[in-house]
Amino acid sequence: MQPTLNSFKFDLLHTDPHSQARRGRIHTRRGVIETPIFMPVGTQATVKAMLPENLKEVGAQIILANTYHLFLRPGHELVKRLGGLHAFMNWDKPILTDSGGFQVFSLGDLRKITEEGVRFQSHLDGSSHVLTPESSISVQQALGADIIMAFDECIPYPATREYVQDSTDRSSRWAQRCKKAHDCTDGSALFGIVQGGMFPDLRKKSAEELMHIGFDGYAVGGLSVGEEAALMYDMMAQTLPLLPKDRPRYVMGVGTPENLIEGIDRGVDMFDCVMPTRNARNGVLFTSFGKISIKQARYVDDPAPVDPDCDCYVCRHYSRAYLRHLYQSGEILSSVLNTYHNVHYYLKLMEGARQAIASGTFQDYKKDFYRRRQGND
RNA sequence: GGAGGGGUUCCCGAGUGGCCAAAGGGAGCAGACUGUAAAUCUGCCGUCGUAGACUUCGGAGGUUCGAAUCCUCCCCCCUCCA
Repeated sequence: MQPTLNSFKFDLLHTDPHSQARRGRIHTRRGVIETPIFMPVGTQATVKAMLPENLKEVGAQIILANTYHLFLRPGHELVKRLGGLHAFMNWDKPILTDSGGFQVFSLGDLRKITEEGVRFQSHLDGSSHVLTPESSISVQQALGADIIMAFDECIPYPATREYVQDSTDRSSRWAQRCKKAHDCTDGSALFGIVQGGMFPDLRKKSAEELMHIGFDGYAVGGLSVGEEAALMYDMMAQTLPLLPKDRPRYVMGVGTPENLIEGIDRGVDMFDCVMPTRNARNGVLFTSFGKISIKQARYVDDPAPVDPDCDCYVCRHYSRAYLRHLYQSGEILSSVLNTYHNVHYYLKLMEGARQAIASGTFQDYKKDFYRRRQGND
């Protein structure tokens, strides 16, 4: 595929009259993304247990991959030699790469932050590596990402105001360096990431600094790091209205189905989360009536599909009893079927939200979402 | 017939006088998981229960303040020799 230059654009199509919910369309060099959208996570150039054609079948429009992991293995230069990430993994729709900023958070003792960047000790072999704003962008461009994320620090929670301020200021300086390092002539887009912890004024300052630099889209990072859901919603509500209406808004790492509905209500266009895929592998399935653990003994001879209201391949062909059996037996197909169902559920939830916003019925959609899962979860 | 080894809580398997309701696995049950160090991790796992009490280590006796552990007999399993 020959990328078109500078093709990135966001169209705001509808706005919900009763909330901040938005229906939009992102144009990328590899096609269109209808928003709000959930992006399945494919850290190591694969959405675990999903064939690319299965992803398309369930409606995936864009997936994630990770700079840190692919930089360590197999290496971005190798991926580039083999035609880039899209060819390498047989996925021709858009890919968004995370910058490694989340690993600054999650790798704990295995990393050290300096003004220059972050020194990581590889979780694979202990070897030492450095990612800087410049090298992160360079790796992401070598991979061929369509949406590139600024290199930031995902701040832990709780954190002192002093720490959050220092870290957020540094992430802003890094964002400036990312913008400078980004070669936009290949048609890739660059997103900035708002930090600021749980301090509204620092969120505001972060957002303003990023807007001053100017990005193709804006992410809100540092959420769902252990804080109460109410606090997370509050931070979304206070941060999102500050961002330009004509750019996509992406809340990183979120979340549960409820988080998605509440996020959309507050104006989020894009989400990603490992939850549907990881929980699938751990035996937890999402349904219209809440989540269920297919491991439970109560399903041992249950002939019903996971979700009677779901029309996915798994629900059309398999019983809860069979899925429980596969899980209990440690069979690979357990991960495959569970992941397929969960990703389908997440993407259908998004599709429904898009339709509802477009037809002005998002509040009904939200009410119905909660009504159906009453007493569960 | 002779010589030797062994029978432990659902399974495998440690434990050879008190710190043993008994290591460690597995199975089972329940839970967690939010920009993936995750097909991972945590808890429970004899009975009732807050402490605590009670019944367990092939069976029956015995020694001892005290036995899964020592002694006697019995039952069963495995290996080798006849």
